[in-house]
Amino acid sequence: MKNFIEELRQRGMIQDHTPEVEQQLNSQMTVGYIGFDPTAASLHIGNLATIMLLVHFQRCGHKPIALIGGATGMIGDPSGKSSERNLLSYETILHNQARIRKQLEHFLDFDCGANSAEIVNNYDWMKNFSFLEFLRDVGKHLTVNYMLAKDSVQKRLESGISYTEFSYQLLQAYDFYYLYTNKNVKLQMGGSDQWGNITSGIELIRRISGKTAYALTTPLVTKSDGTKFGKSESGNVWLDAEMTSPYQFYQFWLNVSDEDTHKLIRVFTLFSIEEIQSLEQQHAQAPHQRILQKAIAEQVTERVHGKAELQKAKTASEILFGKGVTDALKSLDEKTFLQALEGVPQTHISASEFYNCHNLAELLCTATRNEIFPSKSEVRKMVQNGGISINKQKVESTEIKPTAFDLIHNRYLLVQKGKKNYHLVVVKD
RNA sequence: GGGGAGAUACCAAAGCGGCCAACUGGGACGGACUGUAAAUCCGUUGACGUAUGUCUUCGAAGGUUCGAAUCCUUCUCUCCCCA
Repeated sequence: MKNFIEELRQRGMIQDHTPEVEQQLNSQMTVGYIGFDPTAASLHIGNLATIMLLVHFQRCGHKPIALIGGATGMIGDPSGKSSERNLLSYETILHNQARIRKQLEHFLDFDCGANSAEIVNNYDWMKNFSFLEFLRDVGKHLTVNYMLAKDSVQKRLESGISYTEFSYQLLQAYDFYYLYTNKNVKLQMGGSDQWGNITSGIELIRRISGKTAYALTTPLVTKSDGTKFGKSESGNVWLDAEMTSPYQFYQFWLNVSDEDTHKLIRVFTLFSIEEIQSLEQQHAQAPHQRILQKAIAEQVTERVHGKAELQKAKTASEILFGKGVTDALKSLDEKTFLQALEGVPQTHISASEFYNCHNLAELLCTATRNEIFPSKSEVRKMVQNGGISINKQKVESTEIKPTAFDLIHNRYLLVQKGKKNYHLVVVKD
């Protein structure tokens, strides 16, 4: 059995843990869990950091359980939230939890003997738990004084917190107790914002049964400039290919700054520390080759989207950002071209619409139903700043007629907004 | 309860009768440089647009004026001080 704590320590993935965790983990195969509330239709790369905890946990020989918060998701975790949120509808939660379950199944091994992973849903044991029973069996064991002391609650005392959100920690505490009793789960892990909720669970277990449970949290990943990690300009980076295409996903990792790579490669990849150090050395010698970024982007994209999608994302990136200019684009056969650009947003337009455009502004705005640009002014401003290229060639004026451009394969126009945003216009016959 | 200060675009913050679509800083976006990095420099940043044009903005509603973000009235909210 590998030393899990030591592994995490080397990777800088430990924020905090209760005493004796290491002893417990080294003495026997331990069952540990992390919860994921179905607050969105997909997990995002912030969640990926905690998923990696489970991955390492299993690789070290322990048994990981991923908990889907079908019940807790209905309540809303106040941790890290400065104000009360709206409740999600039942349909949304059902839909979300089904999709999140699918995603989680991706990352762990469910068929490896004793430490096979499991997925559970706290809705299963909460749905028939009556309010009265809950108050008598669970609520009685923790004092409001204790619950009030939690950071997540303290921060909300000024602005207000509903009884519902206040109860969240009790629900999560009960999850831990339930899993402790029914699945022999001794350890709960999570992001550092979960520390308060996790320790409430430990406290509940101790009060009811006198037994000891353990906690371990990982630091929330931040960027070197202090801003939140995991947001691209278009918002969250999701694990769902429909919400963030594998190409966009790959690009996100490829674009991280040199400074951030050291932290990221440790948290999000499974390279050994020796491998990481060697990569870092290579990177330092030839920083322009972006060795670290590539290593991270490749491994993470492959883990999330699979080898085939990674390959496509790489091909697309090479075409769009490689040395090859217009000619290279045209030399690709149509199938390869389309496959490569699968992750690039596309807009379809009929031939007549296309040829009826008087100028570029019209084409990129009204004719494409504002999918590329919201208004002609935006197009003009962008062109004035030199921010638009068509088929990799910079556009000088908005007055160019669309017919002046060569359609690739008589059908496609590759529109580039700025340096990194591509859009494919498909002209239908 | 008494007294005082304030509310301006994504945020912060100037403006206090016309030269204000509104200084400046941050953010965001674009460009140059580079390595699809960082730093730096330049540009854009109410909307529509190209006619140096129109429309809508300065807490809300009214009013004074040829003309108001700027003056007056009422209202709403925020902050500070004294009780």
